[in-house]
Amino acid sequence: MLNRVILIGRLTRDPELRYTPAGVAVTQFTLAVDRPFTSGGSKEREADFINIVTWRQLAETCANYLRKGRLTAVEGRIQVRNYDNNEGKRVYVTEVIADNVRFLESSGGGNREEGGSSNANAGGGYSGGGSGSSNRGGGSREQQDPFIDDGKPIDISDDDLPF
Amino acid sequence: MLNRVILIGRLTRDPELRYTPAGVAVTQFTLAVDRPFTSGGSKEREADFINIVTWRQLAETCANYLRKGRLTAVEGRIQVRNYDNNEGKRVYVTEVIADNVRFLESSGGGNREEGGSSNANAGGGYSGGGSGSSNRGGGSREQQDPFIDDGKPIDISDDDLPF
Amino acid sequence: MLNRVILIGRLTRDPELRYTPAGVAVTQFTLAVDRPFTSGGSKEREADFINIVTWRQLAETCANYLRKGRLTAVEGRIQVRNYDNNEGKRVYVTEVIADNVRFLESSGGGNREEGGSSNANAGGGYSGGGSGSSNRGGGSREQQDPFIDDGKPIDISDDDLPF
Amino acid sequence: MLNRVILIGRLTRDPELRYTPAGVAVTQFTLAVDRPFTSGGSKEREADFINIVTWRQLAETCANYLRKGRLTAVEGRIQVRNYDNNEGKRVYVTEVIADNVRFLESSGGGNREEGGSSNANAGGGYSGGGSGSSNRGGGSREQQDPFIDDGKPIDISDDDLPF
DNA sequence: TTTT
DNA sequence: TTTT
Repeated sequence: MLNRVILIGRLTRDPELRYTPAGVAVTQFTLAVDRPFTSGGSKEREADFINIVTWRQLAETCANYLRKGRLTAVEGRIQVRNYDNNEGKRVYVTEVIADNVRFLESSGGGNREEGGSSNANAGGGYSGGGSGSSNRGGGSREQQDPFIDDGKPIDISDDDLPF
Repeated sequence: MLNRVILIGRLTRDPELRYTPAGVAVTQFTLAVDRPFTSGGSKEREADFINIVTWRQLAETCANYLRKGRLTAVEGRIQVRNYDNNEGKRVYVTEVIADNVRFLESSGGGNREEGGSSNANAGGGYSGGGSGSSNRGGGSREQQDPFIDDGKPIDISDDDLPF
Repeated sequence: MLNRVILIGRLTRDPELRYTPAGVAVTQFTLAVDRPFTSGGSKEREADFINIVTWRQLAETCANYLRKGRLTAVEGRIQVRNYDNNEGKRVYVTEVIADNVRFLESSGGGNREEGGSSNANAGGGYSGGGSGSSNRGGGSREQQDPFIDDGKPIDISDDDLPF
Repeated sequence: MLNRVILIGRLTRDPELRYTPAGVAVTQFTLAVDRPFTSGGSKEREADFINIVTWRQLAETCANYLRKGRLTAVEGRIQVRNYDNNEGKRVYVTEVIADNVRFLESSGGGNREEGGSSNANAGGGYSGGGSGSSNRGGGSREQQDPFIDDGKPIDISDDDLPF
């Protein structure tokens, strides 16, 4: 009914851009999101490592501008996929399907003249066409792992894709 | 850069549907959002009364299905408008521009057969066309109060509108 | 750095209340969160099934008042735990650690006299003591699965717990 | 029932730290939050200017570390206060009561060795004591403008305060 | 393994 | 398998 996530963290490595058999861009990366300090007094700073998936134009923008270590804000929704692995066992994968990504550190290392921060949205406004908040990140075919069938060009039409 | 609000509360009265001079639907209502219990022990339950604005298709859906007292979830962004009032004084108005509204109580009074809860999004997906999460609720012309110039048909084109 | 999730959905089954060896209450349940309608036109309504964990007082309140099928709002943060399963393989588990749960349907089936909706927060204010938004749901010991070592009373002190 | 806001923007000026007659710290600042690009094609970048209020320890931390222009993330809830102004007219003020503020730019101008970003929470964990997510930012006395009765030491006890 |  |  309602499913919204907002995260700020740092990329654990460079983003990975891939394409579905139908040619749709998908970028994945992991955000390290530091937990609040705990009273337990553990020495190491703890973090949650959260997988982020972006599609289409936003995927390409993320692949172009995000790099390992960059501070980044992500807005999206939680998605739980499942697939059967090679031993026939069902595996559950939880990801955040992002529809809004903010680059909180400029590429040059944070100096003001570069602007400091930039934006990227799922969709792309009027000229980009077609994208709707009503179907941000949805799409039935996502149930399959787009990376499982990599190289095996099964039939995915653009209509099946999330936005 | 990032501006997201999620509220659950009850309508203080029936929603009001109006149209801009260009014929675009706008619906306004107020949500009473109860505050968490306080330690201060005040007798009356306190609430914040928050003005909600919806546009276009979502405005019409809200006008059709929401009623005074209904429990409702709203997702959107904070907008601060200002205009000069009749004494020439600048007035600031803070509203939540909703792009997602969830009806948490069915019209019939909560019985299960009616389904219990329903949804409405800004935009409306592919067939609805045109709406994008990248410009949810944006639009420069909103700076003017759409209700100030009511009846005075100044020129607002659909292109100026938020989504 | 920042990690916030808000969900509205229905419980797929009754919540499960358990206790850690140190006697701290933990309640788990799964929310079925319907996805927005897709253009793909699949017949079945799709949903994400998201695991929710609550601790302490909130755990007991959820166990007492939530039931299968109830419409419920959850606010919290994403946590990714991992543990080594019985085959020595590392397993990753993603959950939402809730610090705020809203019961959107009264137990009696939704009639108004019962109040319609109720609230429960992590902590419990001044008299409840000790709980802080700065450490909502944190805690290093959570890294282990509290249900894995069930019945094996290893040493967990209350100080290790999230809030 | 549920009231959550997350914003990322820049301070329009240095934060202002004041104290209530009872000696409780309150800091106010304004965030300029850029709107998403619009199709309307207005030349100037539009922003919403949103008033933020923080209390107690978080107020002091914000006053110490935030400065005009800094990119900042704020998490909190919308509050609508009202008071009667000097002409006897009721004035409504909408603010975000923050319980979590993230400093996304280090004071030194963004260089990496300074760490890049820091955190501040309402409350302050176990040793800080007493803070609870159940009463984040609540409190009946806030209904009066804390700055209206400045210098007029009326009786406000710490117990009346939001967290 | 899933809710309405 | 993790970022600063």
